[in-house]
Formats: sequence, C-alpha cells, structure tokens
Amino acid sequence: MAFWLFKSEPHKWSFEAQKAAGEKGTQWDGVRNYQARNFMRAMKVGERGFFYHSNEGKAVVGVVEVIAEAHHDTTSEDPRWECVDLKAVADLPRPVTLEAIKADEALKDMVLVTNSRLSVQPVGEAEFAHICRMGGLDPKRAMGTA
DNA sequence: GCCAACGTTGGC
DNA sequence: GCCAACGTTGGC
Repeated sequence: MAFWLFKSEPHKWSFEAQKAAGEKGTQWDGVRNYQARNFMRAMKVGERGFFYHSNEGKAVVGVVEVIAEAHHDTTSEDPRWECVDLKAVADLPRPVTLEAIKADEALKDMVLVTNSRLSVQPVGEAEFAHICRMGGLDPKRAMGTA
C-alpha cells in the first residue's frame, strides 16, 4: 500500500469541489509532467493520498482515494498523458500547512519540501500518519484500515 | 508580482 | 546528444 499527495490550486479545483463530485469522483486531469504521470501509473485502486492546496492556503486539507487506475486524460489529445480517478474520503479537521510541515523534523524529507514543483508525489506511510495526527484525523480512518 | 527552480523544446 | 531559450510552477 502506497500513499500519495495531489496538488491543486483551490481556485481551479478545490477539495470542496472534489467533495461535491461525490462517490463517483473525477479524473485527476491536467498533469503534463512525466514524473507525475509515472506516479499515477503506479497507483492502485483503493490507495489513499492527501489533497494539497497550493498557492492559496498552502496546506494539506483532506484525504482522497484512487477509484480508477491510470487511463487516458481526456483533456489532452496526446495519448502520452494519463490520469487516475479520485474521490474525496475525509477532511483534515485542521489543515496542515506547508509551514508546519517544513518546521517538523520528521517531515523534512517529504517530496513536498525537497521538490516543491512536483504536483503528484509519493508520501511515506509514517509521513502520512504523522500529518493525519497533526491535522486531527485518525490515521487508521484516513488509511481505510479502521 | 517576482523570481528561483525545474522541465521541455528545438536548433545545431 | 548538447545546451540555450523558453515556459511553468509555486513559494514568498
């Protein structure tokens, strides 16, 4: 079981919008970066990730679940670009800010910190659980193992 | 709004 | 296959 992080500018696509999309979810479209695409190709249905608001907010705000493996991104005519489908699973009662993440010794190796431009990235299990706790969310619930 | 870091493109 | 030019991301 792997864990992930998905970035979005909230004025383009927010966690609120993701929640409004409900159980059937949406495709995580618009990624035009090979590294990010390759991470999506590695995702399996049922895996969980964080939803991160970039630019405005700059915080992890919720948890999402992969509900469809990588397939063609219909917003591109180029067959190289693929995406997974996601649905919202839970809010973080207290969003965990980038500032708080950077200030935490246990999170200093997060890709969010070391490669700030990558929009889809892996998160370690310990990092995932740590951020859930910081945000007031039971990690087991976030991981779907509760 | 600026700009550093990074990725991509295309000429050679 | 190198690298300069350009475009984009995202923190500040």
